[in-house]
Amino acid sequence: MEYTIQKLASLAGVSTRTLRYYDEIGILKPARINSSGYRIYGQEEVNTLQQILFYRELGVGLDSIKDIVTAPSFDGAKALREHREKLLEKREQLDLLISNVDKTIALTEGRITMSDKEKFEGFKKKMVEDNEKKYGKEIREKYGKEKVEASNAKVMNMTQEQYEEVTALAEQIHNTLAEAFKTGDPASELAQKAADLHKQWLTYYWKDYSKEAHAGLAQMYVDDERFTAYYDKEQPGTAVFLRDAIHIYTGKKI
Amino acid sequence: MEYTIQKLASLAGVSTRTLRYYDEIGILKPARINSSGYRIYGQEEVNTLQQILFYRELGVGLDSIKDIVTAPSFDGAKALREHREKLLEKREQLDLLISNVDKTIALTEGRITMSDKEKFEGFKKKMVEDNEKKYGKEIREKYGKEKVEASNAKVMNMTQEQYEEVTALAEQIHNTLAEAFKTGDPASELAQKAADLHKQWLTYYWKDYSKEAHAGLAQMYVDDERFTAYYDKEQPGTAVFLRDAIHIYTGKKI
DNA sequence: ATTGACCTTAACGTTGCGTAAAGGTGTATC
DNA sequence: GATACACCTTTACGCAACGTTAAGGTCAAT
Repeated sequence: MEYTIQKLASLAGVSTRTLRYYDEIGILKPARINSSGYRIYGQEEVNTLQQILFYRELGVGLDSIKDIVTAPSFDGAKALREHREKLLEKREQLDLLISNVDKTIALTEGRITMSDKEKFEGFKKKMVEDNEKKYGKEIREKYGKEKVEASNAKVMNMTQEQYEEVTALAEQIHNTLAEAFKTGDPASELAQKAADLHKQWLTYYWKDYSKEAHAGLAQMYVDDERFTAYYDKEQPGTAVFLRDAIHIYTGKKI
Repeated sequence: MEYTIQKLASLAGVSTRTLRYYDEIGILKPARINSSGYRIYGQEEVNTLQQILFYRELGVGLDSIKDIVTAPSFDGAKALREHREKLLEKREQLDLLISNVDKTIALTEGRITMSDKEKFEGFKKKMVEDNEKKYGKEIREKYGKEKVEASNAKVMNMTQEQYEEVTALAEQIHNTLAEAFKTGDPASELAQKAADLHKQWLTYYWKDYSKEAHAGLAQMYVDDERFTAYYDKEQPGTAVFLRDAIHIYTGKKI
């Protein structure tokens, strides 16, 4: 089956301009040019176009797509993994932004005040990247990324019941921690209960529990901005508070 | 507090070019220009910039933002709550995109390591269409999307060899189970062999094996009619039989 | 008086096309 | 054979939201 430019365009749901552009940038050349100079596309081009549109749908840039579709032995997976990393970063950005919006809402309601610096935390991608460069690697080396990855694997090993238990536990921790935070004392009964719940919660993710690892994780909550953002979402300072409570609970310091 | 252009830029995490551009298009004028022609920004501009960046993050065009920030009567808190909703939506979309990319990585890696292209096509079709379109959404809701994603992540790491092993194993389970079912005794040697094979098969999908989780999954086969339908396809009662065999095998009951 | 870190405007480059403009081709119909 | 009309072609400017030189003025310190 051969297609003129418009046939292919309507088949694929793109404009003829797009196809000419793809020709221009060398991403999709027609199979041949007929005697009148018309672009004629064949089956192979249809397949390639499908590939292109697929990657485009994923948000991959056309020059990256070019590498994928032109180089026969190109590691598409690698490109996708890189793309994935970008998406994950973007999502972290979003999470920070959301917490910033929450704060700002609180601000307009007069509950808290924000410094100029804090106002922009959600946008400070650079800071996040710097922080990642500065601490990220170190943290991963220190506490081991195996643990992080193993915990992911453990999650899928859970039954539905276990899954429900663990989510219930997470909520319980959240509530207890919020209450404990009001006391301001990480050695308080409530805070220690939160630490204990946190230990129980951990056992759902870790195969073996040790006080050192628990204390280490607590420190990570403070060192790693992403964790901090999560715990501090509703009450800034919660991450530090939780760390202190856990350090008291475990009797270990990092 | 007064800021020069670079001070404000680094505070907000944008470039000076951006601030000049915003000045140029009339979206953010400096509070004043000093005697040397320098742009000087004040507190009000900090707040306005924050607003601008919020909306920008949402993908709103700058000309629309202009209307928003220059409009005299403007319910800030209400707008922020709407912001928040949109941000959450955006994160949902991002999550979807990420999981799509994950899947595509799985498929791409499969294509590289798998010699048989057709098998790959079948695999792709099964994974993407069956798993996602049929079960994806519902299962995600029921058992938690983390688990589904973790499972996808594991599948995407399989090599061709592993894929062949796991498909061979699946067939072996199927045959053994069919044979065992005829005995009618889930404690029989054959049934226990099927359970053992099922355990081995599971290790291809789960990083850690536990008897509890195995037993839990077996129960899930009975509880979830989609799994039941799959196992009972040729012999009604097979799902229950398999569950019983696994419960005997693991010595656990759910 | 000379760095060097600031600031200024001006203007072209980028991505992935949309949108003319100006013209050639193919086929049907009058 | 003229005309109409739907195709096709290349060329080229426009868009958003800045990035990136380039060419030059300003400020504080040495």
